[in-house]
Amino acid sequence: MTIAEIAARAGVSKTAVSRYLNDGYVSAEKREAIRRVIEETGYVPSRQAQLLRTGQSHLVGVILPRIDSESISRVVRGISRVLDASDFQLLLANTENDEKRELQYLELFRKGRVDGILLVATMLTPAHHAAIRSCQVPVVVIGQQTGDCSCVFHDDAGAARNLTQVLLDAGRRQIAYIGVTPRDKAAGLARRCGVQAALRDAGASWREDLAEQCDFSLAGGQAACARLLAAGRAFDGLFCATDSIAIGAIQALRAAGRSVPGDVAVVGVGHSRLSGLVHPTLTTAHYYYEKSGEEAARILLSALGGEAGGCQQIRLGYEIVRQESTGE
Amino acid sequence: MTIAEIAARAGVSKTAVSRYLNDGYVSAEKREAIRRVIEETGYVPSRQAQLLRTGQSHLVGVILPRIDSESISRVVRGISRVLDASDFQLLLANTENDEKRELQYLELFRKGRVDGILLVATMLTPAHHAAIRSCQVPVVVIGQQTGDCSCVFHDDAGAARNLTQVLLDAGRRQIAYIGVTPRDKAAGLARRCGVQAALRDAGASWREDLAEQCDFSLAGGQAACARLLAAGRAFDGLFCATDSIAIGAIQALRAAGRSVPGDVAVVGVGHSRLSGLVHPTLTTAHYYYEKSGEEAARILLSALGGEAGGCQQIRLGYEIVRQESTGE
DNA sequence: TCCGTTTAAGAAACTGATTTCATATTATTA
DNA sequence: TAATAATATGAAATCAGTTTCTTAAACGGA
Repeated sequence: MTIAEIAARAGVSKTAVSRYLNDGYVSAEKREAIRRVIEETGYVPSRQAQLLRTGQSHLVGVILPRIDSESISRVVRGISRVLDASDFQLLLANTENDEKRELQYLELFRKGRVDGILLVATMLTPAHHAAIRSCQVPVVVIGQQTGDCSCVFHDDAGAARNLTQVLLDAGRRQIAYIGVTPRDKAAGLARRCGVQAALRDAGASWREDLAEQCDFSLAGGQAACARLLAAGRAFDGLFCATDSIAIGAIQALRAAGRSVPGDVAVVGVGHSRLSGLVHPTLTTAHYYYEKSGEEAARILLSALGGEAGGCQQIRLGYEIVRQESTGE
Repeated sequence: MTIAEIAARAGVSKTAVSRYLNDGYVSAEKREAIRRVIEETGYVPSRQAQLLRTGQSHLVGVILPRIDSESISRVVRGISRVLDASDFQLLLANTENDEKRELQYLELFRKGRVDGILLVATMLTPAHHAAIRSCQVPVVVIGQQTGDCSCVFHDDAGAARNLTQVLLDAGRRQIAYIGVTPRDKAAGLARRCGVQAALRDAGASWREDLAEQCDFSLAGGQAACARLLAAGRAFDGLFCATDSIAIGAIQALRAAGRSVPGDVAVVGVGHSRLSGLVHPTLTTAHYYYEKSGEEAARILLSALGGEAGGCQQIRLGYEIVRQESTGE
C-alpha cells in the first residue's frame, strides 16, 4: 500500500495525500476522502521512504555500557517514558562495557542512522570527546559532566561528601574507601573527591593505604574489602562507591567476623532495591536515575525540535537514605 | 557524497559502482578505478537509500513489558548479544505493562518499520494471537508458549513441581501458594499447575484457601502473605511464583513473628541476584534468561535469513538452587 | 565463418515518500 | 474594479541507491 494507491483510490494526487499527512493545505472534501481511504486500508507511510527524502529517521540512539544493571535499566526506563510520548523511537546499543564498541556505535550513529544520541557514559576518553564533537547529530551524555554537549548527571561529590559525613557523625574516624577507577570521572573521581572533602572538613585525614579499587560488581567489592582486611589496617568506617560494592564488602566483613555497623559502619551509593533488603540494610544515597533519563531525553527532543538551548548542564540532586549499616 | 559522484569521478556508470559494491561483474581496470575513488573519498553508501530499494530496515523490534526488571533486562542482554554480531539493530519498545501499548507496538511494527519482532510476553490474549498471526514479519515470543509463531520459554511447570517437591521433602505438608494472574499462562498458570501436580503426586491436597494472588512486585508478595496470615490458616510451606514475591512474603512472615525456614519454608522462582543476598537466602529455580534472549534472536535471524524452520518451540530447562529458606 | 554463450557496461526504471514549481481559483484590499 | 494575497491542486523533480533491460564485445565450438 503506497501513497500512490491511496491517492488513486481517493481520486486525488500523491501531493494531496502527502499534504494531508503533513502540512494541511487540503480542502475539506479531499481531506475527508483521503481520511476515509486511509482508514479503510490501514495505510501507514513507509518510514524508509520518508527517511530517504527528509533525512530524518525519527530514531534516537541510546548507547549504554550494559543493560542488566539496575541503575542503567532505570535510566532507560526514564528515556523510554519520554520518547514514547514523542514520535521518536529508541534504538538500543549495548556495548557490554567495551570502550571500542562504544566508539564504534558513536561512529555508526554519527551519520544518518539516528537523529540524536543519548550516551550513558562511564568513561569519557579523549577519543570520546572527539567523537562527540564531530557528531552531526545532537548528543546528550547521561551520568558524566562534559563541556562537549548537553549532559545530565548526579551530584556525586555532594552525595559522597554527605555520606562520609554520616560516617563521621557516627563517630567513625578511620574511614576506608572502596571505589572504581578514577577514569570514571563521576563514580570514580567525583565520589572520591567528595569523601576527601568531608574528611578534610572534619580534620580527619584521607588514608591512601585504606583505599581500594574494584569494578562495579558485588564480587569486586567483596574481594576489595578482603584485601583491605588482609592488609591488617584498622578502620571503623567504610565508604563504597556503589551499593553493589558495599553489599559485597559487608559480606566480606561478616565473613571476617566483623560486625556491621558495630565494628565497621558502611555506606553505598545509588539506593538500589537491594539496599533495603540486605541485612543490615544499607545507608546510601538515592539517585534519580529515571529522572536523569527523562531529562536527557527531553533535552535531546528539544534540540531535535530546533530549539537552540546550547549545551545544557543539568545536575540532579540526591537524598541520603539512612539505614542500619551506619547505626541508628 | 553519492554513488553518482563516485561514478563520475571514476569515469563509470552508477551501475558499475553498485555492482562493485555488491555482485562483482566489473572489469579489473574499472574495479581498480572505483576502488581508488572510494578510498580517496571515504564514501559509504547510504543505508536509507539501500533500505528503500530493498525494502528492509535491518531493525528488529523488541517489545517488552518493562525494562527495569532483572529478568527482562537479562533477556534483553541476550538479545543484544546476538543482534550485535549480526547487522541488525535493536529497536526497543517498552510498554510499561500496558496491554494496549503492547498491541499498538505490534501494530506499528507490523508494517515496514522492522524486519522482525521479538515479543517478551506476559500475557497472550486473543487480540495478541490475532495481531501476531496477521504480522507481515516473523515474530518470536519469549517467555510464553504459543502455536502462533516460534517461541522460547522456560519449563515453568517442571520448575514449580520440582520446587514444591523440595518443600515436601523438607517435611512440609500444608503448602500455601502466592502466584500471579493465571492469564499469564507461564508465570501464572503453568507454575500453579506444577505445584498442583507435585501435591497430587505426593498425595497432598491443593488448598484453594491457602492460595493468594498478587502482581510481580515485592510489595505485592508482602501484602498477599499478610492476607494469608490474617486469614489465620496454618501452613508450613510457601510456594511463590517469583523471587520478588517470595522475598516480600518472607518479610511479612518475619514481621508476623514466623521464622523462615523454621515455621515456614519458602521457595521462589527465577534465581534473582537478590535471592542470594537476602536473609535467609532463598531456594529458587535458576532460569536461563540471557539464553532465552539469545535463542529467540537466533531463531528470528535465521527466519530473516530466509531459512524456513517453521514454528520452532524451544523449552529451556532450569536448575534448582537450594538455599537457606527451605532448611538444609 | 557462423552461431550461441559468457562477460561487461550503461541507460533507464524503480523504491515510496517529500518538495518545488507552475497554475487555477478564490478572497481581500486599495 | 483592479491588484494583490491566500488557498488549493497536481505534475514533475528529488532523495540515493538497486535492479532490469538492452546492447556490445569477446570467446569457444561446429
